[in-house]
Amino acid sequence: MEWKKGSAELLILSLVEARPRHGYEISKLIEQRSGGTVRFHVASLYPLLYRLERRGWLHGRWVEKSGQRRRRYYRLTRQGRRVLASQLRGWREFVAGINRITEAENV
Amino acid sequence: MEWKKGSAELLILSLVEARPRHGYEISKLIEQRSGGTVRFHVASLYPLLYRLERRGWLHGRWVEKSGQRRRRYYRLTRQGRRVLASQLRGWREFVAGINRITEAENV
DNA sequence: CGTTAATATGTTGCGATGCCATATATGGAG
DNA sequence: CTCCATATATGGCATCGCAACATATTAACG
Repeated sequence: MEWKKGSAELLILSLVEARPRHGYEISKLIEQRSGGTVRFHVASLYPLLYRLERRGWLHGRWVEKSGQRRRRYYRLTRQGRRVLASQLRGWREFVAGINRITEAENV
Repeated sequence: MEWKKGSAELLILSLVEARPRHGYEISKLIEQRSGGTVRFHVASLYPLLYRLERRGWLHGRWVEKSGQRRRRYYRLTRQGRRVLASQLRGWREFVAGINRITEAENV
């Protein structure tokens, strides 16, 4: 099914809340923590990261270490934190709404 | 946000589970039962109803009554019932997955 | 009787968002 | 030396909901 659409933003913002993370790490965390249920392709993930940075919700910086390829770590900005809180409320309301509809009949 | 995408199918199938309903009724029920949180425009709803019928998940028939405009009532087919059950499972797994991710950090 | 609102169905074209396929680059395991 | 995991990147496509518009009937209001 086509769930997912729109959930990617919320997931990324959630995952960089506690500390900065890079794209690949975010993608692996989404897959692991969802038990494999949710998975985003790189062609969705990276463009979305740029979009979130352009909007000022994330701030990214390159980190280079010898022995590994350069990574871009994203941290949540102050504005991003507000957006995350608002999206979390919206998500919960939405789920509650859907549940009321899908469960109304089979009570 | 862009939640919703993909949820319309599940909602329609759920709403015609107990008894046949017509498009306008479905749209009003979604709005009411979600407390106004979820709302689909006619340009989403009607084409989706045709699609679900074409796939054999719904079966529609015209009902004409004097004193009102003709309505097309959709009922859930046997196949539609199986699809609904499967989509409900999928939806719940998806929500559980998203919740695990968004809540992992703030425990 | 004319206007407005609610009911009821329908279409064209657009925008947002995720996916497929492909590309580049490095390090470790076999 | 090949394969896999890591890591970032992009062009073109598919899906899905929305805005705007269109048609038709009935009831309520002044």
